[in-house]
Amino acid sequence: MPSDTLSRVFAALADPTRRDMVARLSAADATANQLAEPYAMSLQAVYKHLRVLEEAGVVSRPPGRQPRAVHLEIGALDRMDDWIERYRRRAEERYERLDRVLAAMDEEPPR
Amino acid sequence: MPSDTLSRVFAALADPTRRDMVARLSAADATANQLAEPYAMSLQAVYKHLRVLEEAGVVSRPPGRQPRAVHLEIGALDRMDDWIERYRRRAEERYERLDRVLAAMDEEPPR
DNA sequence: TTGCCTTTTAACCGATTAGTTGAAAGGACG
DNA sequence: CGTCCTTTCAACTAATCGGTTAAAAGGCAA
Repeated sequence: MPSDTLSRVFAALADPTRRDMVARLSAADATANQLAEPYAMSLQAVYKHLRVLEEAGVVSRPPGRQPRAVHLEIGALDRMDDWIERYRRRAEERYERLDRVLAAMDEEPPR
Repeated sequence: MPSDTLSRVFAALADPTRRDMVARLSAADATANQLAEPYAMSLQAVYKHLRVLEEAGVVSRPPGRQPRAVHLEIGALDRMDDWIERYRRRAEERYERLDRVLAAMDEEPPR
């Protein structure tokens, strides 16, 4: 339960139900009731999932008239993507460098 | 603790210590002792973190002679990246479509 | 106001997590 | 062989998680 933002986003998406919610919200905003429909769990459990997503900044629920729409915030996904991509790329470049070194050693074997 | 692969990868990276390990491993392979050095925790705790990363497929540790090198496996990051990118893009396209609709309504107001 | 639907809060449960300490294997090497 | 370093296993704790039920607010409209 580390409280930094990135940890909260990863933790929020570590649950299949919440990932499914995000997937569905990527197509259209929805109310809590609409989101709850496919799941075999209480409505309160769904609200708990929504709170986790909201506190991670993955989702927002503009206050206002009663059935509050749940809206996907892609900014949080972006920041997570940035993190992953940074280290993925760093490792990838390292492997490519290694490949070039191996290729060079292959062309000019050690004496 | 849902057991599907994607959940395990997200959960593995939801911990700041494990993310830091991944960040460092993106630069170079390391032994458990090297990884443990900056952290104020027991060596056994570090091995536990390594096991979580390994079972998520984020890291591999080729068996063999004793100080086993820990190696970052970018495949797991790739799969996570794919998931995020899929829904991020879907939401993004939806917003762009909405923008176009709004722009069209602006040019030709309702009669 | 009354009533219905939505949302939140609270208390509880069983399982899991991140850490600890202690002990036991495994492997490299003089 | 013995010794030292690395790795794993086991048991324990405090905290968190995903779910439940029950109860209380909030908001909308007849």
